[in-house]
Order: sequence, then C-alpha cells, then structure tokens
Amino acid sequence: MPAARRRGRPPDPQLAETRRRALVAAASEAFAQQGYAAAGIADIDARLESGHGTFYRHFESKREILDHVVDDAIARLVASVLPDPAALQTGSAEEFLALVDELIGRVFAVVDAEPDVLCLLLLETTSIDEAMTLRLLNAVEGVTGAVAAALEDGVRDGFLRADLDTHAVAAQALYLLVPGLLRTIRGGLQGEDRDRYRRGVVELLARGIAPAA
Amino acid sequence: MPAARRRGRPPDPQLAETRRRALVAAASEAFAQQGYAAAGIADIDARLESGHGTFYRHFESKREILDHVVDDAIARLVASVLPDPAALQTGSAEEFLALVDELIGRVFAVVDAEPDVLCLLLLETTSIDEAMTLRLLNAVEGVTGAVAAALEDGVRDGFLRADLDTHAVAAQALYLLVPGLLRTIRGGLQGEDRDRYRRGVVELLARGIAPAA
Amino acid sequence: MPAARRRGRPPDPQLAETRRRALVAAASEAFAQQGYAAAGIADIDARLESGHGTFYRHFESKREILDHVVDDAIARLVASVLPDPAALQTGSAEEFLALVDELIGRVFAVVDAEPDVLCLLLLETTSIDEAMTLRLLNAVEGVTGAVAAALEDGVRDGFLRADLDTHAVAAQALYLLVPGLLRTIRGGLQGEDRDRYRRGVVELLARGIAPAA
Amino acid sequence: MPAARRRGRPPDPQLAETRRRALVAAASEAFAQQGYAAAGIADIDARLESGHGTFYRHFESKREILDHVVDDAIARLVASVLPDPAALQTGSAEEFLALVDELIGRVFAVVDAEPDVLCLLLLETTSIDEAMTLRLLNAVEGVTGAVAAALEDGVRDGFLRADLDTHAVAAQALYLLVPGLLRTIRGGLQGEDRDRYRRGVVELLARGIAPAA
DNA sequence: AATGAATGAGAGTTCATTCAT
DNA sequence: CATGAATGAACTCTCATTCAT
Repeated sequence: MPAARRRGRPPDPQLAETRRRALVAAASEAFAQQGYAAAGIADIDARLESGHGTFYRHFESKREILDHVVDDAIARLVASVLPDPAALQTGSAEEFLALVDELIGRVFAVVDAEPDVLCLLLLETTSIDEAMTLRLLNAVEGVTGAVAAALEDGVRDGFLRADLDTHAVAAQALYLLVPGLLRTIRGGLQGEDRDRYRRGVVELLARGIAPAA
Repeated sequence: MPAARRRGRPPDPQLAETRRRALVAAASEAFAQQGYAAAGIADIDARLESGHGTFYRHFESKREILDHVVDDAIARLVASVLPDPAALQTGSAEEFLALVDELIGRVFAVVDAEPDVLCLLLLETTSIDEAMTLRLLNAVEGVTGAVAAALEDGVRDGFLRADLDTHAVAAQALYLLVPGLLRTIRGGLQGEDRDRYRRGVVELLARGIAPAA
Repeated sequence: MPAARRRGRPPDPQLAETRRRALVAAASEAFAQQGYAAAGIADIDARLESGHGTFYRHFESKREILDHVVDDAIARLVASVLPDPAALQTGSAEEFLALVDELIGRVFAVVDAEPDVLCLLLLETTSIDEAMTLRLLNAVEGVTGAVAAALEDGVRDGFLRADLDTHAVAAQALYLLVPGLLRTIRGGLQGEDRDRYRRGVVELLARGIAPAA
Repeated sequence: MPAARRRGRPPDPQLAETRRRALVAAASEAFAQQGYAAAGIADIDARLESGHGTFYRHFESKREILDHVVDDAIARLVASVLPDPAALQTGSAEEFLALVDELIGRVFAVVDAEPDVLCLLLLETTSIDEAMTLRLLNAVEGVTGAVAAALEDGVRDGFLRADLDTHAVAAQALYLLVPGLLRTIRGGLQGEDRDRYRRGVVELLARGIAPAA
C-alpha cells in the first residue's frame, strides 16, 4: 500500500501567493488613488470583483495590508532604480555623474510607469501612524546609505572632495529629486523640461562634490 | 418702519473672530498631533471645553476648518521666514548666501517654536484630497517663485550662473531643507548637527549657483 | 456682575438616567425574547425608535448593557420577593412554612408580571461568558445565604431538624421552584395547577426540615 | 442494461456514520467549552483536522448538528444513569431509597467523567431557540415520567404515601440535584461534601415520600 | 449664541455556508 | 468524497453632523 494520499483538493500555495499579490496591487491602487483613509476594503475588493471575506482570508486588517503595499512599493522602486548595488562602483567623477544621471532617469521611468508607487510613498505614507513613518524613513535611510557608500568610494579614490559630508550629500541628492517627481506625478514634467531638470540636478551635484580646484 | 432693533447684547463680530481663531488653533494642534483622520471634532472641542455645536456655528465641516488651519500654518510660516519679500534683494553672491543662511535659520526657529506647523504641512496635508494638495503646492509655488525671482536678479546682476534654471533650483533649495526639518521634528536635529546640516545646504547651493569659473 | 452663568442648554442628569433606564428595559426585552446572541443593537434601538448612536452614547458595548440588564433583573426580582430580609425571622415551623408559601407566591407573581426577568436569568444568562455566569451565581448565592440563615435560626430555635444541611437545603429550595417557573413562563402554569405545585414544594420542605419525631 | 457499477471503492455507509459521530463529538466539545454562539464550524473541523466541506456533507447547518449533539448528550446521560428502566422496580421504601441513592451517585459519576455533557444541557441549551428548549424539556419530561412511574409503583404497593403527587415529586427529585451538579461542574463538589449533599437529597425525599406515620 | 444628546451612514470585521477543484 | 478558498450578509461600533433646548 502506498503512503496514504491526502484526501481532497491539494492546497495550492501558489494560489494564495497570487491572491495576496493581487490584493496588494489592488490595495496599492486604491490607497494611491483615494488615499488610505478614504479607501475602504470594499474598494479593494471591487477592483478584484471578490468579496470582503477573501480580503480577510489573506490579510489580518486594512492596516496590515498597508505594510505590504508599502514594502512592495519600496521594493519595486529600489529594484527598478538600483537593481545591483555593486553597479554603484565608479572610477572617476565623470563616471560617477554619468551614473547619477542614469539613476535619475530610471527614477523618472518608474514614475512614468507606476505613478501610484510614488503617490503612496511621498504623499500617503507620512500620515498613517508612527510605525509606518519609521518604515518609510528606514527605507530612505537604506538608500541614502548606499549612495553615501558610493560617495565614500569616490572620496577614497580621490575624485570627490576630501571633506565631503557623504551622508548629508546622499540625502540631499535624493531630496533634490522630489520637486521634479512631484511635478511629474501631477502636471507631468516631461520632454525638454524634464531633461533640463535632470541636467540641473546633475550639475548641482557635480559642483557640490567636485574636489576643490 | 425702521428695522426692528434686536434685543439683548448685539452680536459681537470680534467675538466670533476670536472664537474662530481659537478653533483653528485647537484644530491645528489636534490635526498635527493625532492626524487629520484620527482627530475628531470632539478632540477640537475638548481643547476649548466647548460643545460640538459651537464648532458648527463657525465652520461648515471638519474639512473646511482644515483649509483654515493650513492657510494659517502657511501664513505663519511665511510671515516668520519671509516677513518682507523685498528683503530678498541682494547685491552679491556673498550677500545672497548669507541671506539663504539666515532664512534657513529662521525656518528652523519656526520648527523649534511650533513643530505642529510643519507636522501638518509636511506630513498631513498631502493625504487629504486633491484640493488640499493643490492648496499646499500653490503655497510652495509662491515661495518658490519668490526665491526664483531673487535668483533671477542675481543672474541678471551677474553674480550667479548665467545658465541657472532658477525655478528648479529655487524648488530644490526648499526641498533640501526637508530632511533636516523632518529630523528636527522627530529626533531633534540640534546644536552642532544642525549647524553642519545648515552649512551643507548653503555650501551645495554656493557651489551650484556660482558663475562658471 | 453675577457669577458668570454657564452658556447653553443646561445638561440634564435626569435625562441621561431616563435614557439609560429605557435602554436597559428595551435591551431586557430584546435579550429575553430573541436571546442575547440573536438580538442586535438595532433591535434595541428599534424598540425605542432611536438611532444606534444613542445606544453607544450611554453604554460602551452590547456586553456592557447586559450586565446592567441582569443586575436590574436581579434587583427587581429580589426587591419583589424579599423586600425586607428581616422579614425572614420566624418563630415556629408553621410560621416558617407560611413564609415559604408566601415567598413562592411572590416569585410567581413576579413571573406573571414580568416574565422577561426570569427568561433572562434562567435561560440566557448561563451561556454568555464566565463573568456573567459568576454574576448570576453570586446573586443566587446571596439569596441562598439569606434562606440558609433563616433555616439556621430555625435550627437554633429548635423548630427545625438539628442535622439540617442548611445551605444545601436553601439552594435546593430555590431550585425546586425552577420547574414550576419554567412551566409558568412557557405554557402557563396557572390556577389550580399552580396551587398544587406550590403546595407540593411546601409539603416537601415541611417534611424535609421537620425535627425528627 | 444493468445499473452501471460505480468505479472505485463503494461508499461505505459505516464510514459516513463514523464521521458523523466524530463530528458530533467534536461539536459537543466545542459547544460545551466555548459556547454554541462562540464556537465556529472552524473550531469543530479543527478538532478533527478536516475541512469545512466535510462538515456540510454530513450536516445541514450548525444548528442541525446541535440537535444531534444534544440528543447524544441526553442519550449518554440517560444510558449512564438509567441503563435499564426495568431496574426502577423496587419492593420497599428502603430499596427505593437505595436506588435513588445509587442513581444520584451515577449522575455525579457522569458529570465527573464528562462534564461537557451537563455544561451543554444545563447551561447552553436553554438559550438557543424555542425548538431546542422544547427538545430539552421533552427529555426532562421523559425522565420525570420514568421516575414518576416508579413512584406510582411504590404508591400502588403501599410503601409510599398514598396521596403522593408522583409527577411533581419526580420533577422535584431531579431539580434537587441541580445545585449540586452546578457546584460539581464549577468548583468541584467532591469527597465528603458531595456525600453530605447526596445524603441530604435522599433524606429529603425519604421524608417527602414516606407514608403518613 | 451655546450646548451636547441624538442621529445614522458607513466603516472594519466575522463566519456560516457554497462550490470549484 | 474531501478540501479550503471564496462569498457576502450581518454584525458591532464610530463619528461628522443636526437641532431641540
């Protein structure tokens, strides 16, 4: 006699994961478009044409799925912009600035493709609760740290200012993008305007990090 | 027949204005501390030990008072930082940077004095609705415009880079303050750390806006 | 100038108490007729033609009002049956049994007047939760104790059996009423049948507590 | 054409019966421990590590299985206490009281062995709905009837009071046990205390049913 | 003019029940 | 025949808003 086979429909772990992802995607949309407070579980369900119960089979609460939505958004953003942290290695100021230019381009590309991601992170996340704010700040800190490390390398290799406050400049570099991203999400900063904005940021950083003449 | 004189103490328009101001202040506190969604009308009333009815005598709705709260916050912020737009006039790069340094100091002073103001504007305001977001962005745009005009003057007078994207740089200059302000609100960016932060921003701008050598 | 009069409608503490009582009465009815689990807040409100919010202004939760409903029921029952604990004093077996007969009559009278009271206490209360069960058992224990004390007096005075387990008999005396009360609530044990039932209980006790011949 | 033989293992009616019994046992536990309202289908399934579907293959609804749970509990109780109704035949007052004593002992033994049975019957069953209450009362009536018949025999044979209201006394005999059973379920009425309680009941009945001296 | 009791729409959540696999 | 994912009605509870006093 073979090992007793389990009766019934075999549970499909993929299915659960698929559902969860669909729910996170739907919640992401709902939260980005209507706001976390204004969006109801019903709005999430409606996007999937599923019942409320399904939501609660996969997530404990509205608040819990927000964590996943935000983690997901951060992960997608980071994956699109910084797929390989090792790629931050550069050997000269020119290379470094080219890399920055490239990364900025990728950030804009993500926002074009999925504006919801940034709506959520920039606009919604800050007003939920303490835990969520910390979650976001940690993520920002992570990226800041990676950029700071890259700057550190440049300082060590002599093509960046010796007295650079790398962490501060890394944070500045990120926040320099924010006004451009907001204009992109809202009005649509595009084409020539966007290129100018992008060049402006690179130029500002270029001057900011260049070794003293 | 003359208009019938109403009996009793005539309504005092000043009193109404006083009440409104007190309500806006209370709402400001409540929204900043608990968040707009979490704060209830009851929380606002409780701070004044008045009834809900009083609130609705002076404001149409919770949403309406938020407009006043935000306008008030913006006005106080601008008044503290930029009391006289004419003061933005400067005659040299050194003067200009000294002015920037001065303004940054004033911003930090406001946050020290009334952290609620910035909690509201930076964290809460973005997640209410479209109209509120526009209201905030308009205010930011106003300040950005003033700064951009000052930069324009500098360009015209030759002590700033001729090819400066003045509007973009003005916006960036504002957003460069955000990480510092957030750290101030949260952990308390103070003393030496704050000075370093401040110098970092001024330095970045100094290099970024200097005319090509 | 006289002491500043408080503005607005003076709060009426009586009103709140009246409402609370009305809610307790409505809840009592609802719980007795539909059962605690099946009765919804809406059913309580409907009886008073008031909104859900009114309920929650006066009580924290459905579970909380049940405590009041039960306390109320116990109090009314005890007040009707044992208005004066001192009245339990008797001087002879005949007097004692006459008192028992009288008390049984009063219990039936309460059930006739307010069957809900007993529906609640006998049928619903036992299946809510541990705390509620204890609340009821404590009340029963109180009455049992009073009856036991009366029996104790009789033993001491020599007109009851010397070896009487007073507490056990007191409890049994109470529970002997249960089948009759249930039949009253349900079918209606009335008239001659009820008298017979009553005499049966008195007779059993009479024989049970008499001193050994 | 002969009826098409179904493929595979033919459904085993015994298996179905086994399942049903297991479900009833699990439901019995769940209802007794958590209460009917609080226990969910999921709690029943969890005890058997089976799925909800299995439950609904064997029972129509949560309400339906309760009928079986209660019938089962009553049957087990009766089987343990009164395995053979013919055994109620006795020939003298002493024999009769010895039998009563014996039966009381068996009731306590059941409660020791399966407290759930009485928890369910005494505490839960009364608050479900009309039909369930009737079901329980019918069962009680059945037992009361059997006891009454035994009393009737004693009256006929002259060793019990000629004017005994046999039905009423039978009911009284049952309810005399209730406070003791409740104390057993809850605190644990045991050892010497239980014996005293038991003797008290027997004594009370002994006096109650003895022929007039 | 001020009060706060009352309102009730609507929120998040649970769970008995169904049914595709 | 078993499974458990899916369903959605119904629940308790909250809170912005109204209005009798």
